[in-house]
This record gives sequence, structure tokens and C-alpha cells, in this order.
Amino acid sequence: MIKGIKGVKDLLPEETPRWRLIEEAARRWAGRYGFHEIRIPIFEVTTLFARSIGASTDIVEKEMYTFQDRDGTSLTLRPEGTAGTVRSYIEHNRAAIPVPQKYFYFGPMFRHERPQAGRLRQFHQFGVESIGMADPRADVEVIALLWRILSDLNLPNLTLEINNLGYSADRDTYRPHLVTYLKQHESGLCANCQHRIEVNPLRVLDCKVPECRVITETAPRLGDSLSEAARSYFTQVSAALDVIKIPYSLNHRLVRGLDYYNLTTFEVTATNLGAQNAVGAGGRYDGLVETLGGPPTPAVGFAVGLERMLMLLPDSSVGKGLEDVAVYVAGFGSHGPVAGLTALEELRLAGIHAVSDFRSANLKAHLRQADRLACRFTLIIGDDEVVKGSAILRDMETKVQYDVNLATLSPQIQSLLPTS
RNA sequence: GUGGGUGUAGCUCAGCUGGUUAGAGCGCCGGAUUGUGGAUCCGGAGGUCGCGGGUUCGAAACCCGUCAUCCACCCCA
Repeated sequence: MIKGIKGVKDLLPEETPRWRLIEEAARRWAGRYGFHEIRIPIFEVTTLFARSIGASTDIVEKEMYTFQDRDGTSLTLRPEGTAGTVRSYIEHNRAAIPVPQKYFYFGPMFRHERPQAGRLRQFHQFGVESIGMADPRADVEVIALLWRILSDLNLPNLTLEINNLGYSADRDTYRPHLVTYLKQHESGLCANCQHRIEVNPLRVLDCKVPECRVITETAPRLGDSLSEAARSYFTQVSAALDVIKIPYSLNHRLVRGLDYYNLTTFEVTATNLGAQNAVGAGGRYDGLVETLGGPPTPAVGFAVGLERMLMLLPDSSVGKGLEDVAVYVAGFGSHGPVAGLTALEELRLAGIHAVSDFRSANLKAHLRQADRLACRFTLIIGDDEVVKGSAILRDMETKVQYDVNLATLSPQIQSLLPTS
């Protein structure tokens, strides 16, 4: 038997209604906030991701699905959506368009990681990118959109945390202070963090190892090294969040794993997700467009993991599945099957949800299938009915049966169906 | 990449310190009801015990390997 790939899942018909619920909520709210859908390729030239996400990040170093095109070009299955969106923005010179460029996207992302709860190799994200506005209200708009979607879906026990990463110059002045401090306490840090001191010292701040946390609790804070401009920007962001009543808390340890973030960063976590507790996260990335060869352009965005939202979605959110009132057509005997097929087609052309199980050869089997398919009505057409030019419409709940004329089938049935 | 748990019927799982025909519940099929579903009763089908090797008179059970899966580390959405 050929099986699917590790960490890559099929979404069977039983689960797609839950997905659609989430997708529709995201789409609806994105529209209200003035974001428009963009659809970008699933694979890109490898250098795009290396340059945007950061060559020394885990994603680029060891998690990308990279392969050679026939001409030798290195291509990569996208591990996230921002890089491709920004590439598209630059390539199509969207900067020339005089209205704010606000995009949203849906789609699969690929990272070669060991699967576990809330983590797959092919997973799905919804993301937004607000490109061109260097205004705290743009940050707040994006955060608010994220929060509204999650709230609308009634996802429980969510926490929104925000932090100020400052400008890159701020981090340059802060980094030596942090490194000096960390080196003084190096022996108390975990092996991983000892390595991080050299590679990416800021990441030591959000290490989960308790010993590391004790040490970093009293470490110099980035907040104390921030420039006046960065402080003022962040103050405006948090003040605006207060104004529109988005609940958040400050987390000075919040350091994103992708290199392109600056100023505002944020993350929504859930308590009931297992180890992978981040539902959605994002931040401002003012340098990225320029890094990728475009004009200096401020931008802010986020991405949420659809699988993680799905894990949190209350069961009560999704109905039984078959909301449409359906008519089951039971054609049997020697002439019933053909008459039934005619009836099926006529009902469907009239806009009625009509089904049949062609395996069923007698009325009993048909009725059992009608029951299993949760059809409200069954249209019974056996040889007797064909001779009379009529059929029996049985209400499966009340067991009341009506005679209907085959010549005027759909209008009669239409009038008997409950108006919805 | 590292560690731990679990692989027995379509599904959820039992199966005692190895013992002879491998079980249950649910589901499925048929009958009671030769043209009327859901309930009930009766009957039935369905398993290379993940795979390979080893120990043993004898292995679903013990050992080794391997694969799959889940969880955790790591990392992130």
C-alpha cells in the first residue's frame, strides 16, 4: 500500500467543514479590515527564503524542502508566506499603487520537522501583510484583526503578548550589554544557550529551560536600550490597543525566530495546545522589502496556524454537516431506476439537494440509506408508481406520505419542502 | 537530529508469570418484515497479532533489528 508522507495529512470530508468555518471567519474579518486576497506560488527560488527569513535561522538551516530544478536552480517549498508576498509586491511594482497594499493569503507551508502535536511537515497558515504604512495604527489594525478572528471563533484560553524589538540600531547597542551579562553567567546556561551567546544572543531570552530563565530574569533589558523613537512608537501601539479594548500583556522575552522583525512583535498563545502553544504571531518588518531589492518600505503582518486553530475550535461550532434539506430518490424494480435517475436530475436542476445510493436494489435498502444520509424526504419510485406516472414522497420524520405527479415533480416537491 | 510511549478485526481496545480453536464492544452483511428506514431479537462475515530475524517443545506475549505512529526535546504558526 502506498501511504502518505510523514507529517503530511489528508483532510477527509468529515473534517473539512471545520476547516471551512475557520477559513470563512478569517476571510470575512480580513475583508472588513480592508485586506485583499493574494495567491502566491507554493515554491520559490531558495535564495528568497534564505535572504528574508535569515540564513542562520533553524528554518533555513535545517527545515526547508529544497530541490534542484532541471536547469540546476535551487528551489524551495515555501516555509512561510511573507517572503513570497513581499517578492510579489516588489516584482509587480505594487509600491506605485496609490492605495494601501493590504494582502491576506491562505495555504500550505512546508517545514521538515519531526511531527508532534500541533506540528506537521505540511501545515496551513492564514496570514496578512500590511505594506507601506509606518504608523502605529497599522500595527494595531493587524493585531486587532488577528484578535477578532480568534475571538469570533470562540477559541478558549488565549493570551496576546506584545514586545518592542526596537530598531536594528537599538538592538546593536543592546546586544553587547546582553552578551557581557550572559558571559558572566555562562556556566549556568543550558548548552544550547551557551551556543546562542555567539550566534543569536537575543534568543536566550525566550529559552524555556528554568535555569536560563532565572539568569535572564535579571539580565539587562532591551527596553532600557531603546531609542526615544522606538519607545514612542511602541507607546502609541499599546495606547491604541487600550483604546480599542484589545487585551494584551507585555512580554520582554518575546523574540521572534525570524530575522526580519523590528519594533512591534506579538504572539497569541493557548494554554491547551500541548508544547506547540503558539496559535498566531507576527510583527513589524520595516527592512524586508528593501532587503529583497525593493524600495525602503515599512510593513507589518502576522500568520496563524490553521491546524492549531482547529485544535482549539469548540466542537459545538460545527453542525451535523448536512444542513441542506435533502431528498433521497429511491428508484427500484425494473423501471424505477431509470425513472429515479430522471427525477434526481430534475430535482437538482430545480436547485434541490437530491441524492441516491445506486447500490440499493430494493425499497428497504433505499430507506436505510436515506436514513443514514439524514435525508428529510425520500421519493419512492417503484414499478407501480411508474405505471401510474406518480411517485410517493415520504417525510422521514413524520412518516407522512404524499402522492406526487412525475410530470410536475419539482414544483410539487418545492412546495412541500420547508422554506429555509 | 535526540529521547520516550504505542502498533491485535473497519473503529476503540482486552488478551494474566509464554501453553494449544486470538476475544469484546461498536460498526458491517443477512434474516424475523416477498414494496417502507431508525428500535429489538437471531444469525453471519471479517485478523499474515506492523514487518524481519532470534530464544523455546510451544511466541500476540520474551530478545534483537526495522518500519509506522503519537508525545516530548529542539524550533515554530
